[in-house]
Amino acid sequence: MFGGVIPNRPFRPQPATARDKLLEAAVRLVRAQGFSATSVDQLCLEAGVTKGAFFHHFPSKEQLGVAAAQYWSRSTGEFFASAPFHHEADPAVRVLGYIDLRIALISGPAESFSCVAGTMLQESFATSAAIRDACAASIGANARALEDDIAAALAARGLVEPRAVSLARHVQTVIQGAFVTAKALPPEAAAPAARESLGHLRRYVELLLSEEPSLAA
Amino acid sequence: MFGGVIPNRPFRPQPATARDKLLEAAVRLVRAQGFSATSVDQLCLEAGVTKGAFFHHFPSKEQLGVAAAQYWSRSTGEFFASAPFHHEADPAVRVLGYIDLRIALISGPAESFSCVAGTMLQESFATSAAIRDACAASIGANARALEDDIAAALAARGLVEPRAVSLARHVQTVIQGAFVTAKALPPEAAAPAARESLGHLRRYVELLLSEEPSLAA
DNA sequence: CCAAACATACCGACCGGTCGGTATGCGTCA
DNA sequence: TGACGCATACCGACCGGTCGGTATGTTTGG
Repeated sequence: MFGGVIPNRPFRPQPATARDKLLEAAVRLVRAQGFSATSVDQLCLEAGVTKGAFFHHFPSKEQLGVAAAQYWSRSTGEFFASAPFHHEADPAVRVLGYIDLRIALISGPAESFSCVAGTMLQESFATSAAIRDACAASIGANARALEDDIAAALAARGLVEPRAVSLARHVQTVIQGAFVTAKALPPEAAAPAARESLGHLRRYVELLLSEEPSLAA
Repeated sequence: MFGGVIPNRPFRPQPATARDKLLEAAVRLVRAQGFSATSVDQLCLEAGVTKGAFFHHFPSKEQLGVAAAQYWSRSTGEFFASAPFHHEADPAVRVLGYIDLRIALISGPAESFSCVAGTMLQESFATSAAIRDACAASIGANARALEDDIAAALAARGLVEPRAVSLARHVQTVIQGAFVTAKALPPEAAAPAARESLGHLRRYVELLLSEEPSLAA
C-alpha cells in the first residue's frame, strides 16, 4: 500500500499517552462487540491503563465514544485524502479508484475491516445524540469527499440523474451494509462476501458512468 | 397494502401470552436501542409483565434474543412470501417487485423500519454465537427467497455474471446498509434517504436485467 | 514546587438471574 | 359430580456481581 500504512487501519500511530491507548482500545473493542457491550473496565484492561486514567481524560464513557468516533473519522479521513487515486485525471476513474481502494482494504475477519462509526451509530442513535452526531459526521464526511468527483463524472456524461449527493450517500450505504452482512458469515467467508458486494457497487457506478447519454434521457 | 397488515411490521398478531408480549417488546426496544443496551427489567416493563414471567418463558436474556430473531424472521418471511409480486410472470419483474415492496415499507423514523436481525447481528456476532446464527439465518432466508427469481431473470437474459447467489446477497446488503445510514440522519430525513438508496439498487438491477446480451459478453 | 498525568480504593445503582410461592385449568377416578 | 393431583403460567422479593462514576492519593516533568 501507499504511505507505509497497515491496510485495514491506516494511520495507526504508536499510541503513547493513555488517551491514545484508550482510543485505540475503543476501536478494537467496539468493532468486535459494540459500544454498550464494552465496559469501562474492559477498555482500561485492553488499553493497559487504569480507571483513574480513563476518567482523567474523558468525563464519561459517552464522551469517550464521541472522541473515538472523531478519532476514527480523522484517521480514516486523512488516509483516504492521501490516496493516489486523487491524481487521476478522469473523475469517473477517481470514483472507481475509491471503490477499488475500499475493496482492497477488506480482508481478514469482520472485526478487522468493519466501521467503528457505523457500529456505534446503530446502537447509539436513539440513546446518545452526541455519539450519533459524531458517527453521522464521520460517515457524512466520507460521502462528501466523494461528491465532487461523482458530480464531475456525471456532468461529463451529461447526466442529471442521479444526483451526486444521492449517489455518494449510496456508496457509503453499500459499504456499511457490506460490513453488516459480512458478520452473518463465518470469519473466512466474511471478507470475500463484502468485497463481492462492493464489486456490485463498482459495476453499478461503471454502468452509470459508461452509459450512453441517449439511454439516460 | 395487501392482507390488511400494518405496513412497517406485517403480521403483527394481538400479543396474548406473556411470551408474545415480550417478543413484541424486544422487537421495539432492540430496534430503538439495540440488544445489549436493553435490560431484562426494561423488556418486562415495556411488555407489561414481570420478571418471573420472563424467566418462565426464556432461560436467559440471550435465549430471548434468539427467540426474537426467529420471531422476526418468521413473521417477515411469511409477509414477503405472501406478497402479490410472486404472481408476476417475468422473473425480472418479480425481483423488481420485491425491491419496490421493500421501498414501500420504508416510512417514519429509522426505528420503525429497521431490521431487528441486522441490528442484533452487528452487536452480538462476536459475543453470542446463538444470536449471531439466528440473525444470520433470518437475513440468509431473505436472500434465498430471492435467489431463484434472480437466477431465472439472469438466465433469461443469457447472463452468467453476476451469480444469482451473489446478487441476492447484495440486495440484502444494500437494504441493511440503508438502515444503518438512515440512522445518521434526522428522523424526517431517514426514510427518504433509505428509499433513495434502494432506488439505486433498483436501478442497478434494472440495468443488469435490461442489458443487451452483447454488452454482457 | 506545582500542575498534569496517572493509580488505588471505593460507592451506589443497576444488571441478569434465582427462588419460594400463588392462581388457574385440566385430566382422572371414586 | 366433585375433589384430588399435577402441570403451566405467572408473581415479585431478593441475590451476587458488575456497571459507570468519584474521591483521594502518588508520581513525574518542567
